[in-house]
Amino acid sequence: MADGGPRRQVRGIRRIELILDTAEALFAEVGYDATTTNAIAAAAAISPGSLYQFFPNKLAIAEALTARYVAGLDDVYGRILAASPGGAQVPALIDQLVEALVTFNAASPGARALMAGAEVSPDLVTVVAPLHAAMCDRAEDIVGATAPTLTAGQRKRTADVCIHVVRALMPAIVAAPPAERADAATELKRVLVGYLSTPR
Amino acid sequence: MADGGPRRQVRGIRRIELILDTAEALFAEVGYDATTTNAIAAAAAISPGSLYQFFPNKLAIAEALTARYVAGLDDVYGRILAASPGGAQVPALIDQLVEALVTFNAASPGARALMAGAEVSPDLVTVVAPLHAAMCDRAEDIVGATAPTLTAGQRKRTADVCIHVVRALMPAIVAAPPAERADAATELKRVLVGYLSTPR
Amino acid sequence: MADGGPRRQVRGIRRIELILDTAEALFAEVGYDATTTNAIAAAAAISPGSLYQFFPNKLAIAEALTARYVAGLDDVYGRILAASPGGAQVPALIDQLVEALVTFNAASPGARALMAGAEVSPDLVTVVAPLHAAMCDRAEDIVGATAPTLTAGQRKRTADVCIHVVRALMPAIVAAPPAERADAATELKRVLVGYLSTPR
Amino acid sequence: MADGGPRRQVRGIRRIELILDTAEALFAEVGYDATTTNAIAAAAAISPGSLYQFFPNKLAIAEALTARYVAGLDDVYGRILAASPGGAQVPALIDQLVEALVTFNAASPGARALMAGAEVSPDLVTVVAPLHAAMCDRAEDIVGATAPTLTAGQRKRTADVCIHVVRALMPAIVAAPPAERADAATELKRVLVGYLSTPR
DNA sequence: GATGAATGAGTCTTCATTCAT
DNA sequence: GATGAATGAAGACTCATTCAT
Repeated sequence: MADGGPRRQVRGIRRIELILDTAEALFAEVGYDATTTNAIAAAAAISPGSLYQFFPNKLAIAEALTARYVAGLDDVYGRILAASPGGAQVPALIDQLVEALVTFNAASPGARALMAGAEVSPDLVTVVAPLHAAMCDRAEDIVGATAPTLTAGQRKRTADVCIHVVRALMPAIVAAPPAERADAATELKRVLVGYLSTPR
Repeated sequence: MADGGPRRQVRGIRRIELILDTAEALFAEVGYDATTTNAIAAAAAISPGSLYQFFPNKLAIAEALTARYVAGLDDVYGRILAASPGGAQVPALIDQLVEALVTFNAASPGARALMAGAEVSPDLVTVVAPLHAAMCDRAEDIVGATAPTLTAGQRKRTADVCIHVVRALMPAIVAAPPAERADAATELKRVLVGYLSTPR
Repeated sequence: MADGGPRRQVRGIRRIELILDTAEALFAEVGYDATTTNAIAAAAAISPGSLYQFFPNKLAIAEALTARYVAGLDDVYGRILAASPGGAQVPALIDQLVEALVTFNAASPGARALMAGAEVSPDLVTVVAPLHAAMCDRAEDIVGATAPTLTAGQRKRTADVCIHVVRALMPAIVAAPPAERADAATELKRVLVGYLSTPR
Repeated sequence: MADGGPRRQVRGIRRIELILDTAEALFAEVGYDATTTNAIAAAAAISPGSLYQFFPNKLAIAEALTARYVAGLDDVYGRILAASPGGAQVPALIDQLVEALVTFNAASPGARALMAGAEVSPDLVTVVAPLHAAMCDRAEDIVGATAPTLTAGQRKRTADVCIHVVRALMPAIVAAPPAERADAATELKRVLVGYLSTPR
């Protein structure tokens, strides 16, 4: 009796993706806390027991989702960088950063839900930390490029401030009607450019 | 006639304050959602029923707390303004604003918990709206002072951005060890000054 | 120090009446079960503690109210009988009975509420038994007048049947708009006359 | 593929029946309001959560029970009619009706509890309406057979009166010791026959 | 692996009754 | 007697997780 090993795995992977997609949609819609594991299972048209075959608990779903977001973010960063000229002027760099993050956030509504949830469920903060870190990574490069004299610590901190600002203003940006989205994003850029241009 | 009228009321008021203090502490510690009404009662050393003699439901506690925060915020604003010289330079004004808000947030750990909770519990958004509005009020004055040519709409929006930024960076500030708090606050000021100084 | 004994008592009696009036209104409006003792106290503008000074518990209020209803019913019976000619024909007697009971029920909405509650709260059945008995009393006389050959047991049983029928159809009668009330009452009379006219 | 599909369903159906049987017993014993969902679960030897897997709330149990009663009533009606000769004389028809309803009520102690509960819990009235309607249906046929000249409205009203009378006298009938039950039923029949025989 | 019924501790809230003032 | 805050045992319902099939 052939056990169809690889086929099995393929199906398992598909199921994992299905669960994550479904969870993402629900997290985005009603938030992490308000999303029940049974609701995820039901929306994915699988049984609760099956869900727990792939994820040991609810938090693990958030974890896996976060991993996916981190990968997606790297992707977006990569594409944006590849597409943009190499100039190292503050405004241009900020443009890239914000564009990338807006694109990412618009495409990943669950990411914001998770990060908002972390503000409220202590469990989640560990989970979303890697995502925040990933957001900071690129920002650190930019900070380094625009202020080469900073120590590593200062650079890290400055990047962290930038990302916090980005996260704070992002909801308004992605929630804005398309016509106004650019304006909202411009406001965010203004904050960042102002910040990074201010001499220490 | 031993009705002890005023004494009764005094005790009632004390109990309300006790409940609010306790709730505030728990909200700050584990968040609004994770705080159970029974836990509040237990922590306040009263019975669950007693709690409901003063507040019709859990949300009402958040409401009362918010009212207290709004009052406290007005107080802080008032004191800061009274104590500071009248100059209308951006950095000085920002100093006042940030100082006031840091003082307020440090003294009101529940305020952030409630605002974060609003990101997650639809019920809370109506409740905390007045607090956000109160924070914006003063910021709007400052924005008006530093950029007199803005329309009312622009002023409002700019103030809103400022407050979002403040809220985003505040946790790190109040969580910082006292020695580093000033540094962290300075970073926030830098963001705001940069933003408000950037020509449109 | 004169203790004003009788005055005290008068006030006490007034308070009891006040409580009963208030309870009656609430029972009629939302039913016995749904009426809380605190609601009675509040509606009577007294304190819960005061209420319990006059009634040891909620059931005792229903008991006192029932006693009042029994007295009221005797009154109504008495007045109706006094006002009607002495003929002993079935229809005329039934007319009297029904008229009396409709008058009583319309004037005592709490009585029906209590009897309905007895169908549901075992505690209440003992309480309302005297009222049911009082209703039966007069019916027994009528049954005796129309069928003199019945044994005491048969008479009692027949009267009980009549009263059950009356109670069953009464809500529809008193709830009917005034214009249709007579029609509804006629239907009840028809049932009773038919029943009492049927030879055994 | 060991999904045991049909077996699952069978067990589910059994459990639903178990819950309904248990609820029926408790409703009959202490009434709808006084029956707690936890008590139903405990009496059925299942967990509270399990109960809620089959019924979204307490009222839904009453609904399902009512549906069962309506079905049972149709059954009883059907059997009684099939077994009885076709004569259309009032007494014979009433015999059938009463026999059917006594049988039904004796077998369905919860039905009366639910109908009595409706007198007191607004939620229940919608729920039990179909049962009352089902009881009236057959009565309407009988009324139509015995008094063909009635308008539809009059027929409906007369049937309604009959059913109210039946409901009022039924508790005494089913509570009577077997030896006396027939007598008690006879009394009910006498009321109905008398009513329907009285010329308008 | 898949299923989905089962679990039970825990959530918010209520209310008859008590008791210090 | 009067007050009204205080009580605490329930009540209806939820949900992350488990387990027999």
